[in-house]
Amino acid sequence: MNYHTVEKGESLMDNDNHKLARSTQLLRSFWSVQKNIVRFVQKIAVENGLSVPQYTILMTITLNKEMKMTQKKVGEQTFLPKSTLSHAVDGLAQEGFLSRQQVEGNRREMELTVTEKGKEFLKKMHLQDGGIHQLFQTAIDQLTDKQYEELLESHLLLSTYLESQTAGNGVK
Amino acid sequence: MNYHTVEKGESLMDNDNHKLARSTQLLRSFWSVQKNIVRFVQKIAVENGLSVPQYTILMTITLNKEMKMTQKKVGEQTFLPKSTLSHAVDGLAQEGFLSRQQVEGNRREMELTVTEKGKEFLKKMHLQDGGIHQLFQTAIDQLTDKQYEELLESHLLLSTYLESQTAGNGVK
DNA sequence: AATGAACTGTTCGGAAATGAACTATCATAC
DNA sequence: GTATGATAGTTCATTTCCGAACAGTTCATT
Repeated sequence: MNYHTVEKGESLMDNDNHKLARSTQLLRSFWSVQKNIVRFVQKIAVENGLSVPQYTILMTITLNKEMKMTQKKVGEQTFLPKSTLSHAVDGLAQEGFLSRQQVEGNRREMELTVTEKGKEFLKKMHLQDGGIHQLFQTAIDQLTDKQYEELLESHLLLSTYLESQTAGNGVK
Repeated sequence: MNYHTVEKGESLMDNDNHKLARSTQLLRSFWSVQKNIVRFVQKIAVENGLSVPQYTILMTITLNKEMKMTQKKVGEQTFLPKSTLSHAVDGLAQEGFLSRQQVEGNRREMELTVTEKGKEFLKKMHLQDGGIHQLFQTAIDQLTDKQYEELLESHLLLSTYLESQTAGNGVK
């Protein structure tokens, strides 16, 4: 991994330290928000009798407009290990929140669809008092519209980059 | 939880939907970055023979300038369950990365200090090729300085708010 | 100073998550 | 066609994590 051009009057060491400081700062910044989100998701999940992977899976499929997605795709998007995915999906299917059926034309893949019961459940969960959306809706009020837009924009830039990096290189 | 004033000409339903959409959008936005970070942290941790909680603990203490912190404080900042914390700290102490000693004047609390060996280890880990800092340093280049500053600012606003909310209300 | 309540951290049993081996299906080459 | 390798998902053994009960310490009240 090679370093970028160093500006005049700035030693390589200083530049490195500066970059290290910034990367630490950014990580810390994400972490301070993230720990709160994760904690909340965990709370919401267990309150509704789901494991965190299960909640993640439901959310992931739901985001996909169609409310259906192959198990493979869910794995790619969530990075959950195959075995975890399999168990979690199994539980969701038993609860009747998901239906599983083999993909037309490729019997290896499983098509996962959110059932009516699953949609009901999600709706109820999200509207519940103290739910994550209630929290986030008021959290957003902390930001101006402009700040909000720019936050999304920056996140997009970062996630696109991170995705491109980790896809290619060896993070199995 | 009560709703805010609805603007003229906008029905309550529309306003709710709009807010719900935004909260979903924001969650999704964070999630797209987070999943990459988490995945990386996990990789770095296991490559260096640490569990994720252990890595989290080391990072947390390190951020505290002094390189020392009570176990209680670490728990408050990381939200790790007490038992997990206890085990993880135990492992770190056995590795010789942390030293444990009772706090002067309150023998209930444990003061955790990063040892020289621990500092060495952290330094080596962070400079390693493909490490999280290398990744993040280049990720930052995706943003302009202004975008970077505003990202931090927005995160601070959000985390401060989330922290204040979850401290008071009943997320044990 | 004695009692009880609140707190910090540890221990332990059970639950959740994971890696590795496995089964079934599909794709390619011969 | 069938042999080989790749892919998607499941199963199982192991590890990791966490809630609850616990032990020791401190604080407040009497």
